[in-house]
Amino acid sequence: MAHQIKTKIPNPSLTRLLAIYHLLEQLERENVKSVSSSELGKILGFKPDSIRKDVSYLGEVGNFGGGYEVLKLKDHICGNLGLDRKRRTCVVGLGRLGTAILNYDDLNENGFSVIAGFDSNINKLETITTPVELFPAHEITEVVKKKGIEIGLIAVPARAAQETADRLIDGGIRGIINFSPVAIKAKNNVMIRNLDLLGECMILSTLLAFREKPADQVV
Amino acid sequence: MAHQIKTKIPNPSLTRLLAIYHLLEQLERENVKSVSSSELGKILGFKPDSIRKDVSYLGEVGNFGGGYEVLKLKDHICGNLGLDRKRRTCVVGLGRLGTAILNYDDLNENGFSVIAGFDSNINKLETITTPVELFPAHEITEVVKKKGIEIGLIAVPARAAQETADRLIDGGIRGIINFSPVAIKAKNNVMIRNLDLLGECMILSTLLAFREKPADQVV
DNA sequence: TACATATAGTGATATATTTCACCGTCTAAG
DNA sequence: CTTAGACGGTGAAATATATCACTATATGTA
Repeated sequence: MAHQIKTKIPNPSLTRLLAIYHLLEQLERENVKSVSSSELGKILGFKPDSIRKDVSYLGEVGNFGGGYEVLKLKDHICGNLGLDRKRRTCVVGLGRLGTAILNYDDLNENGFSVIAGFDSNINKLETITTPVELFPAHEITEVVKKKGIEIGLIAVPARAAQETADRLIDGGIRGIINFSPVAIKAKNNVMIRNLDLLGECMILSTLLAFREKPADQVV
Repeated sequence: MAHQIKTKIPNPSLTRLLAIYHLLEQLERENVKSVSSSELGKILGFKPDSIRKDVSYLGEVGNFGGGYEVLKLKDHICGNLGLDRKRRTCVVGLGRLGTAILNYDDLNENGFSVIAGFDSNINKLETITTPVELFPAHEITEVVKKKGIEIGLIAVPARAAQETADRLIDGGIRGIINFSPVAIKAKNNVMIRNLDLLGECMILSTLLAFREKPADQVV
């Protein structure tokens, strides 16, 4: 890795960098060789200033005169953000959402191997056809530990979310992505990220509601 | 409504308020009558200060001596954030994820009626059993317009995301939730929110790579 | 009653993030 | 070669958000 990251990267910048990374992959497929911060910003909806600042957190990589080389910038982000590391993941809760995730090829294609699925309903395990190994939920802790799984995807009903998280954490999981609409309490420095469809709908609805009654904004 | 909202509510506060709202619903079911900012904070992983600040954006509602009344605070948030409004939604892309969303009862139970599903594969429309009306994708604009759909959930492959969004927007959609890992360009003041599993996995992976200490639940 | 304690609300302060302004460099055109 | 324009990098300023410190109020207890 050419440059050490000197500063803590702000979370919003991280999000943008990953968006940039995705776009660079696409541009690479389209055989685009070079791209500028303003072009990236135009496409992604960010200001060019932000793009440059974000990228510069990872060290210098652009050409002063003529933008960024697509391949170089992509590898630069990949290397600095550790995107080249493989991570073992598992899915807990094999309802419609859980099985959708089991079959989400983008994960495997980007270094996130789904190597185990869990459900508390043992009968359900028989009926699902997948190359992923399936286990009953009470074996979560054991399997996570034995297989060295780092990331757990929780797609169980809300009432079971916390217990599921506890089992994953007991197994030594390092990060959790939680699809249920309830907050999960973390322990042992485990990182939690929420992907909450209902919550997003509500935020959207709220923002729309504010637009509907601008009169309330009177000072 | 008793109080007017005088100030713009910061986005992070909005997110926390919705988490608080969810928790209040749960507490109501458990017959808890009263709760304090520190109790809420403990459960949700926020600081009590933030909770109080967030709530106070909506006006005064607590009892100085003894916390918040669960029911009162819940109704207060609901009313002020417009959570009592019904919103018509549709799902585009009826693969595994799309059909999972079609069947996600939490949406309907919280005022988000899913009233249409779309897919470009007409044959697929025949094979899905659901009470939701299904249409071919080329009718998106027309159906959205005719049925007054406000929120669109995009669960199509990445390459089709932008075109799908354009059709929804042409139909007069007001907000979009995008499940694909690519950014969508918005027009006409349409609000876009991204729910990107791959992106979240990548952020998690990056944070793990940095070996940062987490504890904060970013949404 | 008097007092200690727990609490909500809020202005002030600190921190985080974004935006701005500017510099030096490269490229391309003449 | 010279010059004009576009671009990346970066410190400084502005804005947004989080945290702190304090006040006033209610509750419980001796």
